[in-house]
Amino acid sequence: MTQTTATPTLANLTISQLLAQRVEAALSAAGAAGAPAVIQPSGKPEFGDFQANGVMGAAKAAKTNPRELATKVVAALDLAGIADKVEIAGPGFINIHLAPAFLAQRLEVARNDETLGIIKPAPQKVMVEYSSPNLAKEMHVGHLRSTIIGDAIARVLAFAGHDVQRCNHVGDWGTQFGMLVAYLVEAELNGDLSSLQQDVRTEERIAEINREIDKLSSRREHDERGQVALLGDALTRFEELKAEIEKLEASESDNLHGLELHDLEGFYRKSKQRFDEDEAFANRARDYVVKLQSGDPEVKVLWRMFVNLSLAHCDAVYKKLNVSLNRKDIRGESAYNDDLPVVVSDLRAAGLLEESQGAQVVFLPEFKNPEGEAQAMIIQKKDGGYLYATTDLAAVRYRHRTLDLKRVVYVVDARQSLHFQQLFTLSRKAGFAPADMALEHVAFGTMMGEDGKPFKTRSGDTVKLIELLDEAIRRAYELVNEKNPSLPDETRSRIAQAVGIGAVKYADLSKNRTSDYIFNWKAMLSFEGNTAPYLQYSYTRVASVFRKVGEFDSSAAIVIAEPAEKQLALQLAQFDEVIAFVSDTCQPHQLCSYLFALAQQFSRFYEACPILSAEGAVRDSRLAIAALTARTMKAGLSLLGIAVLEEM
RNA sequence: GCACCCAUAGCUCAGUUGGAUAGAGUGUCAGUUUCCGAAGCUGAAGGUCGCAGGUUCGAUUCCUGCUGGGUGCGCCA
Repeated sequence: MTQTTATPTLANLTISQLLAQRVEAALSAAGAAGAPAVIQPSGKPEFGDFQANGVMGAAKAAKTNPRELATKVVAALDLAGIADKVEIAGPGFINIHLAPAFLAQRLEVARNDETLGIIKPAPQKVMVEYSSPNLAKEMHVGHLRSTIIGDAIARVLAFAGHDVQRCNHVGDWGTQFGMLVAYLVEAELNGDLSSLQQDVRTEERIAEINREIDKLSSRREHDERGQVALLGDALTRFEELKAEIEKLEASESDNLHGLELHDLEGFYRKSKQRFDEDEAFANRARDYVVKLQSGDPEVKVLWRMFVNLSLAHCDAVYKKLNVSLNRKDIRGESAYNDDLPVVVSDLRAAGLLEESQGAQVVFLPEFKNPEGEAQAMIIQKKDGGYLYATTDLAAVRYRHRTLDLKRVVYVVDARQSLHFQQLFTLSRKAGFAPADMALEHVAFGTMMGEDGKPFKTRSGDTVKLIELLDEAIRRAYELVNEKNPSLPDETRSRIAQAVGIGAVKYADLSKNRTSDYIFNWKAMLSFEGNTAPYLQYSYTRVASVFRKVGEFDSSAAIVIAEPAEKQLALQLAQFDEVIAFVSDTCQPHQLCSYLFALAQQFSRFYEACPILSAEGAVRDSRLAIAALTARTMKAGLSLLGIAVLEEM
């Protein structure tokens, strides 16, 4: 669990942390110092709200009777103002019933706090690398999971108070871009490059600025917090240069000569076809690759034109998906081009590099190849070219040396887990990543069709992501028409957008990411069960209360009296725990489970405890609980990148 | 051959350093609507946690072996 650095007091601990602290103090007083309390939410209502399971383990270690130890622990346990009943049960469980007034107090704190009273850990510089499509192709369903899981993780980490950098490590480099550029010139510009002169000059200026930035990078110092950073003049200059690049690049992307590619996939296919059929075209393409990698400004302009076209397509997908990635988060493979020879020389200097069959490789004895020998990681091909492993190493190096990140999470398909293990191992050995810099591969399984096989069209083609999203919105629109035909069409479209996209995202996010998952339109778009539409509907029910309420005292005291009120309050009071848990484990499905349980608790509360027809202080208190529920649901869903609606 | 992931109710899935009678949803059956949105709520039935051992007060969880499924393992990313 995430630790806080501030002095532990009642106010900056989650309930579990607070109970653990008190139970451990009691264990210590009972002669079992150092034993963990093992606090968890109780499995059943009759076992209270939380249970401490640590006594059995402690008794075993001390070779004493667990019931007797439990008796001593409970006698020493100070939960004044926190619990109103503590019981010993079974072999030595301690069941804790929280005091309603204590829960009410937690809710008051959450109500008066912008971030719902969550406990903030010490902020960390974290990067989340996700989505990362190859720009030579249109985005397809294979990009969906990384994009939405990564986005949810980035949002949760930022909400938890961390300094989060999103990184879209797009594939924008390599041999296929020569082919694409050649086709761009031929098919879209009719071989006429005269209109590019302005952009070529811009490109030359960008290269000049980048050289100056590289020089500045050597002037990093330690700031007052001990962080490595650019200081004073260097920092000012760095920011100026960054701003100028941004402006220059924006001017380029505005100058696309009216080009629009509605069918990137077709563009890619046709360029490949030309490459295969026409020798002269193929030679031009190869020539462009060489020029591109040596920094030829004219080819760079053409390349950037294609990249911008492709990124515009990505932007459209992200916008439709409600994903928070934008151009500032892009740092593609091309960004590391100049670092690749440095990676090679660093590895050589560290004595890790060897030549094998003409290629520069690193042998890793930690991994075995099919012949049982040390696994080779190819750093540079025999023709001098580099591979994605080299780029990834350069990225790790950059993320430490320049960005000084403390944690990097890679939201990438599980099939690449071996690659990441090797990458992380070599990064440590080569000193690209120090021991205190966490590198995590957040892996996920494959998206399957309803037949249990990888998700494809009927004819076996990959499904374009934008088409999948449009279908989700179309299906949601049909549902809205059935349920609520009287709404204005514009409203129905807006609801369909939120429901369709929410359904696709929630279906994915609510499952444990490590396993493959089965894509099912009917299940994800159902308004019953653990789905986005159900949660969105729950939210509108709370919202509707406030449409009808009129005047009320929004700062009235919260009083927990009825069992359904207590259960809802208990759920609300655990929001901080789930945020901390998801921050640690990068498992958004835990947040989904939480929100579903919250929605259910609210529905039960709604059945059992009339709000608007109650009177006086009871009415105000229930309104306050409902308002906090709405805020929590909205915040939780927005962390998943899912929109809520006031009516649907 | 080696490595990683997975196997839990008819179906889709949870299960937090090993904890109490393994939980949700869906589907099935039953109840519930003078009351804030019934797209709700309540209840019932439904399990050899893939198989076999081991560790211990206690194993779905940890270890070993096996079966079955997925994925990966030197010049693609």
